[in-house]
Amino acid sequence: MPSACRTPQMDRKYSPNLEELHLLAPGFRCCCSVRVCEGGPDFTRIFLYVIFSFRSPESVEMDEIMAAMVLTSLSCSPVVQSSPQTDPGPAGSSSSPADMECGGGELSDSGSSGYWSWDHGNVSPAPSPSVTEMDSSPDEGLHMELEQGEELSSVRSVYRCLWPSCGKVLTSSVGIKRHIRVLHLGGYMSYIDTCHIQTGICSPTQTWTSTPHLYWITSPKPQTVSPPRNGSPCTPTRMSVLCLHHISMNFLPRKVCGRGEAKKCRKVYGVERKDQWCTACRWKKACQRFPD
DNA sequence: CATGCCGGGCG
DNA sequence: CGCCCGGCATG
Ligand SMILES: [Zn+2]
Repeated sequence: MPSACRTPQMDRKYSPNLEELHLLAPGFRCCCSVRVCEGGPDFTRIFLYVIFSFRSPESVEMDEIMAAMVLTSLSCSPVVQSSPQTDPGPAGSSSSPADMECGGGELSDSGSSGYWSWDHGNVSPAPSPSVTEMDSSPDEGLHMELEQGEELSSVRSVYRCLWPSCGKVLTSSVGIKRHIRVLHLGGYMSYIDTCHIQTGICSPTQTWTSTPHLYWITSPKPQTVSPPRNGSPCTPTRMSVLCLHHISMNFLPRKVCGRGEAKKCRKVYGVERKDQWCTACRWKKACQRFPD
């Protein structure tokens, strides 16, 4: 944790690349609690989901390369709404999708299975509250979706949504991308497409010594994402994050990010400097300086 | 509890 | 209109 853990200073030019994220291993401590940028009070990056990759014991080097290609392809995939199958990654077309028998495709996340732990240091168990029931409809139907490129016969990946208090686990990238788009971004996938998406391979290590930490902008405390403990074929050999950079939560639809994440004048300037607020906020009306 | 803001009232 | 506030919703 000591030297491997970096706290990247967020200036408006900051944009971590693969190498930098790589440095975060094995502690895998991505700190993302800073809000800077002059464009708004809230610019930062958000982690969309984390990818745990498992692979068959035999294949080693190839997977690394292939996975890297896949991850690259993810970053520029133009996702068309309403057609779940379209995720034309340039690198992924050639693979024969020998989609493994992961069966349900969607690992149940809610409590029952002890596969995944989503501990907040010492906070409550953190199940997924309201999102759970809505989840069934949008996420349905992607069980059988074949991944393009990433579902190589030797590599299987599991994707965990990093949206606060969600933690849904899906087994395809199109799956969680759609999950995030529909449930968290309210259909605004364009945000994901237009904004800078970056993926990093964060842990090439063989063994998981420490628990990886993921900071999400809204949570002051680090959230901890643990790889599966039992049941899964093996411990993940790789862990990646896909994140949006320099996005303002004010860009996101209202109900998606909820109050307190899109900061308004009051939270930004504080009650003591009420004169700095926009007029609407002073009148207790809908803020106009930081609209939804 | 804090935050955001709708509805409504007053001059 | 500008201005203010009770009160509700939500985290
Ligand atoms: Zn305002």
